[in-house]
Amino acid sequence: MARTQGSHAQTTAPRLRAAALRLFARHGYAAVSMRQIAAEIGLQAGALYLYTPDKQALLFDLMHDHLQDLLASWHAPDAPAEAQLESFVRHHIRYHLDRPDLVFIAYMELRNLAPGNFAVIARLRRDYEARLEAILARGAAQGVFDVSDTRLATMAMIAMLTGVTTWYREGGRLDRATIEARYWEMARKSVAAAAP
Amino acid sequence: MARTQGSHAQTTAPRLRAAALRLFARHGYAAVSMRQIAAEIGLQAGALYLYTPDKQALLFDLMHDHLQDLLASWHAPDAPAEAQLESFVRHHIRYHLDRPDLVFIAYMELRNLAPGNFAVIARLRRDYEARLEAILARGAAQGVFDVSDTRLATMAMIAMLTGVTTWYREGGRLDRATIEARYWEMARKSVAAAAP
DNA sequence: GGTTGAATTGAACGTATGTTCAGTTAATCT
DNA sequence: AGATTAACTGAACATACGTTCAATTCAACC
Repeated sequence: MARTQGSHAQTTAPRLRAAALRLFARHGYAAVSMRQIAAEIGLQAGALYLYTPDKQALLFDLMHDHLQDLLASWHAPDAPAEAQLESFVRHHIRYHLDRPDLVFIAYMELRNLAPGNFAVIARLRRDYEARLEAILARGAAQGVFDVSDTRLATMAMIAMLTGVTTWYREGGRLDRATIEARYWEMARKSVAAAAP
Repeated sequence: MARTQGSHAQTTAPRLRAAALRLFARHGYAAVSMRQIAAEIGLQAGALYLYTPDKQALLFDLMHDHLQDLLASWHAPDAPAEAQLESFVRHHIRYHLDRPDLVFIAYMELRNLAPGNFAVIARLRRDYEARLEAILARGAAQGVFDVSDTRLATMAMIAMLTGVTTWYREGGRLDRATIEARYWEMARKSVAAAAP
């Protein structure tokens, strides 16, 4: 048997991506086989190679497109440093709550990237971190933030915010707006300058 | 050939643990084979089964012993809430900087644990989180902390602190005492009550 | 209604996996 | 010196892996 119903190529490609995403997020890249991914979308393993050159490209494309999208989805508003920080934090939380699997993969599967692919992804991550760092540096220079070490504060804040994906579950105790507000509250205070 | 020199059992067991730890941390549990681990300590794969029932036990024991040790290594001092929090934060950073590989494994390899093993480890992690949560709850009740949601603040702070392992490298720009002080500074401010 | 071509199968390839175990070596004990 | 035993080898087992490809199926076109 081959095609059992109408043409599928246009729906198969995104279904493959979605299946790989879900399985990688659930079990980890190394623990998922091409046969498992194929079974998830009702195909034989061989058919996957019509849509991806290999397993590694499946992982890389997911991470790469995710980071490109993350970078494209936010630009610093022309505003005071604290307003920029609020925009960044709220966007980060919202974006991460919307794409838990992609976000999870993008920082759990770094070590399963081939060296060349790793360099590309690491670069994109640094670009993203640099945006937060620029905000903190500007605010610190103006005295509206009190940050002893800009780089450390950047890493600490990103870790704090990204951590939301480790415990958030759809339909849980807190709604998304509340979560966003609470994280912004903690982030703001963590770098706040002492009241004058 | 078998034993090429004097008796080795007492040194082989810890060497196996160390090799598994290093390789799991570097490449991930699923991506490391028993043959790689054996080669790392100059043995054939079969010999490993004198020291571990299987590969899964190697992972579980590392995580279990680590979490037991973490829990045993700190108890809340009989002190005001802010002093308790400082003790917790400083200990957490110090402990994590001392054992980057163990810490890394303990929260990257959760999904590679067999279900029964996962339950044990998850329980220990919750016990640890509960200690921080208790401090925050006590401080909030006394008005010395301003925390809108104790559980969320706990998760956010642990994520922030644990994140230190993702960027810290021995001999880097900042020494350990400085890193500890900076994280404590951010943690303290993030839950600080407004000055009266 | 026969031909074309995109979409997929299913078997095969070579290699790797976790684990077992009979056999071998060398240090220790009697 | 001989027997014992802890420590380890090396081959084997069944299974799984990523990937390739000739063969097949079905929808669309002439």
